[in-house]
Amino acid sequence: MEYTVQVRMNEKLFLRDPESSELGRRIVRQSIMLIADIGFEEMTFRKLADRINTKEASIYRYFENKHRLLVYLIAWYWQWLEYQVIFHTNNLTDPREKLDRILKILLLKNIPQPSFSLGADAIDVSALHSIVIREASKAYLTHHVTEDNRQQLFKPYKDLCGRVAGIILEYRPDYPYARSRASSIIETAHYQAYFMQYLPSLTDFGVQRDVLPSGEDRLLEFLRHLLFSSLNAPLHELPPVHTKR
Amino acid sequence: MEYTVQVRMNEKLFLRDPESSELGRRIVRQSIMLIADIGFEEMTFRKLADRINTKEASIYRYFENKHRLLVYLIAWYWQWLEYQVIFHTNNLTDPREKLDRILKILLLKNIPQPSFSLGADAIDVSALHSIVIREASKAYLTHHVTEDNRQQLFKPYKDLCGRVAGIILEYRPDYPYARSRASSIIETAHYQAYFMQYLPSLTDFGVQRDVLPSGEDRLLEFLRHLLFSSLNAPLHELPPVHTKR
DNA sequence: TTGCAGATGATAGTATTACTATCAATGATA
DNA sequence: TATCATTGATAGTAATACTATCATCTGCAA
Repeated sequence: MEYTVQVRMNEKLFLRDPESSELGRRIVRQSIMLIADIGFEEMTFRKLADRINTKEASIYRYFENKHRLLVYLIAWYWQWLEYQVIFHTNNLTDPREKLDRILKILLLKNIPQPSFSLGADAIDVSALHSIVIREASKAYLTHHVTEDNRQQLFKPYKDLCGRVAGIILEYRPDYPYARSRASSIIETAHYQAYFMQYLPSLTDFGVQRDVLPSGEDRLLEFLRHLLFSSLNAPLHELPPVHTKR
Repeated sequence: MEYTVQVRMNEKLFLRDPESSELGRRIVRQSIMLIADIGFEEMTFRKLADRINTKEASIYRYFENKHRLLVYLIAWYWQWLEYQVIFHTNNLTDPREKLDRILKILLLKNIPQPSFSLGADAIDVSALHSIVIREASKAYLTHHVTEDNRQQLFKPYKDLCGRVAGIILEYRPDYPYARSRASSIIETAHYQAYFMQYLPSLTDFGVQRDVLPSGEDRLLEFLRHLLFSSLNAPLHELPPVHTKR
């Protein structure tokens, strides 16, 4: 039962395809470890080069700059995640179950990880997940969003949101906010996980070990509650307090 | 009817209180304009100094570094926002109306702006609001969150969330996710506004002018829908699909 | 075997940034 | 008038984010 998830990336994301060479793969794998370790701002191509016994200039042959590398990693994650969504919802008919699975996938729960068994050459999805939580917003919160967007750099994220929005519409065909609902639940999953860990007073789930249910489980329940309460709500049941017109 | 909102800031946020001098106030006011203009990453103390006819070194006498200045601005905004919440919900008894007001305040809608009338020396809250949308997460998504948090730098945000959570509990005393609900709705308000403007396909509200209701109004309706559907939902009506135990 | 191409190594260099240090000028205060 | 705090003015440093150049190595095709 050997298979690999083939992720074909947008060519605008790199100068030379890092998956096409040993060095390129090391750059990607090790940058994930390094960023997960010290954070994106503190990561430099020099440190990365030292870590993988190459030179700064060689890394620049693969990635135009630091930011593009980040965007590449994030894009890879979204494509991987969309694949997981497809894979784990394919056999389901009930859109409600599909949505429930998606929430679990978003928290990286209960996913049999093919990549995890591929040995030293595998991408550490779990480390990448923690990068996405901490750094993903830096990929689009820039002065040059519009230009980056024009180059389709955020397409994987949009595709994922689009797919989730589609399943939302399967569940509730007349739901008028499918896309916003999808992007909101994804973002919420991530920064609530961040808050849980670093600013726990902004959440209702601590990070204490040995408490059941764990923070992660409570976060999952919260996300379920948010998502399904909105999708089940009668629309326009709740008029604005003052209807100015 | 002359009054000023006195905002007393945490002393850890600055080296010398910028509100205590003319230069300090110019640094704060003009940094807002500059960051709103070119973005936080592109802003440098040199550019800021040139703009206000002072020297880089003088700015460093007020703020330890660029990041602290950002944290200061964001903190100021949250304190200002909490004040607005207090002010505009004080006279209300119905917690539902209070929450509705809060959503409007979050989008900076329908707030009679005292600061706007204070002339050249006033903080441009509207510009600051756009900075908060684009840059606020950079204030806490750092390698040194924990240390910054220990210095209470994020207290204004926590206080605001705490206050909103309190009102949520007025509305629904048994709601188990008040704090997460509060932080989620605030974050959602902001990045949905961002997506609406820069990555509109992630939302259901365009930015086209001359369409009624406008994107902003639809965003407000979306937030209302999200918030009240979750607060009105019967809890545990929605058990997980598989209840593993 | 030669020769050539593509990838990498090795070294150097540049502009900018983020910050620090120093001292002189200024202006208010005691 | 002395002094004290603030700012101006200038200089400098270490690190960063790149770019340029050329040598070396490794297949591989003729």
